[in-house]
Amino acid sequence: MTLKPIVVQVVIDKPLAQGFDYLWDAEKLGKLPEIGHIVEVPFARSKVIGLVIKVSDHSDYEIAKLKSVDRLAPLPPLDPALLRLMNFASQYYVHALGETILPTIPQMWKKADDWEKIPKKIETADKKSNKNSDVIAEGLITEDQLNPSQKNALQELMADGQQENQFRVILLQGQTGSGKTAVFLNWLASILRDEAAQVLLLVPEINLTPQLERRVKAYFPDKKMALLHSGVSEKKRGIAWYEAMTGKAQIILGTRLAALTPIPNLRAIVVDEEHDASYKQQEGTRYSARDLAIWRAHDQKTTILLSSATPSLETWLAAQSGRYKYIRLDQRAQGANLPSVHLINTRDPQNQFSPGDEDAPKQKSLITKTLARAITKTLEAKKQSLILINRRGYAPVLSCSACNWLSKCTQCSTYTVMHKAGALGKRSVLSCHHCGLVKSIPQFCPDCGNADLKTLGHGTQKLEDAIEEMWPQARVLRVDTDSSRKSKGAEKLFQEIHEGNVDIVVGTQMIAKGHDYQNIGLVAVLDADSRLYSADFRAAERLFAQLVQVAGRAGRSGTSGERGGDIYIETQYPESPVFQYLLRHDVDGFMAFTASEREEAKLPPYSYQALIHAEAKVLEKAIQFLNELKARMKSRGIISKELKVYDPVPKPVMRVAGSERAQLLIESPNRKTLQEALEIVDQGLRQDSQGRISKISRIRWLIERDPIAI
DNA sequence: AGCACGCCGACT
DNA sequence: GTCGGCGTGCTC
Repeated sequence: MTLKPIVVQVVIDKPLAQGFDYLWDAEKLGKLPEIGHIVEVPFARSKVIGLVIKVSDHSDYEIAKLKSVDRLAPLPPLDPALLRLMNFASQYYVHALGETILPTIPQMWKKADDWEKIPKKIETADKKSNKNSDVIAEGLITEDQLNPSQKNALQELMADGQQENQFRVILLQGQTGSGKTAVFLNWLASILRDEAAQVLLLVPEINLTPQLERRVKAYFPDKKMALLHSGVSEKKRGIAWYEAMTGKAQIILGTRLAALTPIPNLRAIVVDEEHDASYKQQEGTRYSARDLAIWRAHDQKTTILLSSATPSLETWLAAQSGRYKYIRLDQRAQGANLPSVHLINTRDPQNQFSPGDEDAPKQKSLITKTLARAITKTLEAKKQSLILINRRGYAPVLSCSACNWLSKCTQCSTYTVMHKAGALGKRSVLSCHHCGLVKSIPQFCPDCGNADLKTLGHGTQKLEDAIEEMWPQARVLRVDTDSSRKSKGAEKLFQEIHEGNVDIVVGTQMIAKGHDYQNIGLVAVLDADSRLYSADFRAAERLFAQLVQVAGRAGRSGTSGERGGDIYIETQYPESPVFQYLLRHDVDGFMAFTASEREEAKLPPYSYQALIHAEAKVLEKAIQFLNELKARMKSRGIISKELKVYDPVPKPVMRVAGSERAQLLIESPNRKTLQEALEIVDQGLRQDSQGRISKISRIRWLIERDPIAI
């Protein structure tokens, strides 16, 4: 009698919906298989890393043709809760299970040749990291140091028995500087009193992790923290992930990818700045880390805290309706005051320099007279100014003064941005912010040969030049991705600001996020209008959130009684609701206003959306492909009152790196209807595709659920 | 996805 | 005559 074979089904990192069966040689591998094991298997002519999702004694495939699992990773199996989460994500975002799970496993665990050496690495890491590393702890505010509003919030968090395993979503809404972090860290402290408990703390961007890391260290000097974001080295991330999955680390802190870490004893989740767009993954399985974290909390019957000064509309409405518990934190910590908002109408001549003004700059710049005088006053008061413009580089486009030549990217349908010498290299260059192409600046117009080429528009570099000219005595610092790349990361630049070595900071929105500055007297936003009217219905919501964020930078510190700083917004449309609500610091008013607009237009969150992206060499092909797809949906009866399919349109940046892109928007008031439709569309597309490229028309397609930019 | 197999055009 | 284009099928 022959023994029954052990057959395992394995998924791999390919857009293939199915799993593949392999034989398991328990003797060779030293263990019996378990669901969740990470293995190396032969696949086609190579070896790949896969995950065991099924164990049985038979196969639908011919047993004799089965290959065998080569090696087993020195890891415990991924826990069932994580696999449930991955299954859900795979279904919801319409991507294969393998290509959803495997990219979340750190590289270190996907090199089978190194598996033997891993136990040693872990051992040395164990010895080392128990000592509190190089990070300086700071920002501890103990429970009894909280202000009454914070104490109240904490009490509410602790109320209705967090010890019981129960799913709860809580929105902690409070303006910048109200001390939300101190509240949730004290809350986590109470959960972490249980030695085995693990908590997950999500932040939107790597820039914000060093800060939060320092504070977490201060609160939990003897707890182990796993840091998971793209700034952490491969090896460290691999070890952090391992420490999370084995329960050795109690605090898992990271960006969106941390939301998909195995955390077997997960007892609480915090999503800081929950409205932030960075939580949405924009490649591969395009998940929303916040949404998956909520699903995870639900699945594992635990509490999730969403924290924000300007919640996403989805979250705000859920809190208003009582679906989420709503905790407000309205008092500013440390007695700091609200900044006053000033709208500068750029169309009003009174705000502009006239030739007679003695302080008028030689060159025309974006800085109005009203703003310039406010900056001068701030300088005199020995306070710092932050000037924000959301466009890096020197000028958004180079143009010929004789003909109509404009510096366009050869591969994309965008203009190349001029960068002055020193920013991206030794010489001045033209750079495309979409495909990264860098070209030298032509001496003469490529079209007509004219030597007089001029720049149009303003970027951070040009603004920096203008400011240095207007205030020659001031110390000016530019902070954007270019300058932070040059000087070993943004942290160092932020340090300069903190230490007061700078009078005027010029930069992109990057400066405004999450950082506490002590001595900011003025914040100015120069290009708010460019984001006010946009094809994307969420543009206003995002602008509002950013402006509130920015406003929070001004007058954040300030001792009791001192007035808050000033925020200046240059706009042609001061009457616009975004600015009017901002003027009154009325977050809820803006939310309610936006909600009624969305409800009327049946836009999210009053409907659910998905995009089908199509990419081809020529736009017409992509459009045609989507049109045919729409026609097929129609003939199959998918389109109904419950499911609206729009016409295909070119994407906002239509051509990127040589291929042209279009998209088809699908919308339904019903989540399930949309889900079912997407599954049918996905199946249909897969049938005549290899991977995600259509066989017939060579179009690359992609389904994206809950897109955040239309 | 990644890759080999296979059938038709312009070329050392 | 061949080198190589990319259409097609397969991977347990």
